[in-house]
Amino acid sequence: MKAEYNTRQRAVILDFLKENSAHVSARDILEHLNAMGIKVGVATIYRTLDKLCSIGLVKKFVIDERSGACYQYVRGAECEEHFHLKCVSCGKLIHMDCDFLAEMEKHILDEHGFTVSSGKTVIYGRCAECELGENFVPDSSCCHTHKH
Amino acid sequence: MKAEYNTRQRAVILDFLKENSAHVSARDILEHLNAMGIKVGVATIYRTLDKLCSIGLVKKFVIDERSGACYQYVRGAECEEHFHLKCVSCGKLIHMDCDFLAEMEKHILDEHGFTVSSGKTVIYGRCAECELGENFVPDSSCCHTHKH
DNA sequence: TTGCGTGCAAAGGTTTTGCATGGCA
DNA sequence: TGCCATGCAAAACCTTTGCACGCAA
Repeated sequence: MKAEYNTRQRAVILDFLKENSAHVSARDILEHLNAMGIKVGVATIYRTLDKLCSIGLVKKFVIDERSGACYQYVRGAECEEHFHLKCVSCGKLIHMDCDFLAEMEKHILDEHGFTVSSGKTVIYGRCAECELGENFVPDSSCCHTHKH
Repeated sequence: MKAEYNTRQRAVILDFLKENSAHVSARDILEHLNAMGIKVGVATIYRTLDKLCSIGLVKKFVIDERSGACYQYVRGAECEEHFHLKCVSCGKLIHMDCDFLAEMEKHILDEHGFTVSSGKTVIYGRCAECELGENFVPDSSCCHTHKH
């Protein structure tokens, strides 16, 4: 087990993630910190995010592969035990904490011989508000080309 | 509506996708065609895949953002309608083709107000073989379909 | 002939890596 | 004082784009 140091950069990055209930990209973090006059290298951001992910404080999402991964602060270890529903439109993260989960896992194990890792799994889709509202973002899995 | 030409490259790419029940990457296609002595540019592959996706013959997945997108030939839109089980140990990809899926989606919609994007969602965990033996052999090219 | 498709290379973006330096414990 | 973390820049990677040429209809 490697020792871990508490550094200024790490604290600053984690703070920013905590402040944001929505997901942020590595670039968002970089720009925010730069805007605050805090100098942090890109590599540090990625390396820190990697560590925060591996200890379970942060979750990584890939919503649109063109614009890179998104990261979001999560409550902690309890999030290892449920699925997460991620709205690809507004970014909202729903913690799917319910009994149905056990049923799902049982089915997948019994019928498909597959042991689900709940905390790792993210179910993508659209939340009620976005499904009804005008908040439309083309689903990248449909190969819509989106130019900037 | 733009006119569409039938070209050699397009036929070759589509053929390769049809031959493969598994997901293939743009790179897989390139290497396969090169190995067969067929010269096709990378740009053509991406442009062709884009078109095949938009007319619904091919589906695009982002399973691991590090290794890029995967493409798969689909009859109809079958891969829109099932989840994928991804073994984090050996990389095997299982297509979860069964009726339980509808039940899952219904529950998630009814109880959580969330519309699942099945084709985009990947459930992570460990397949039976890896769960029993500790054979850790990362190989993302190892895919197969599992029906019941 | 028309104009879509292709090949090539360059460019675009995100993420990783090598190496010397900085800083926590 | 050890070593981990950081910064910088270069590299790696996948993907897109510009442009001239090829080719289907």
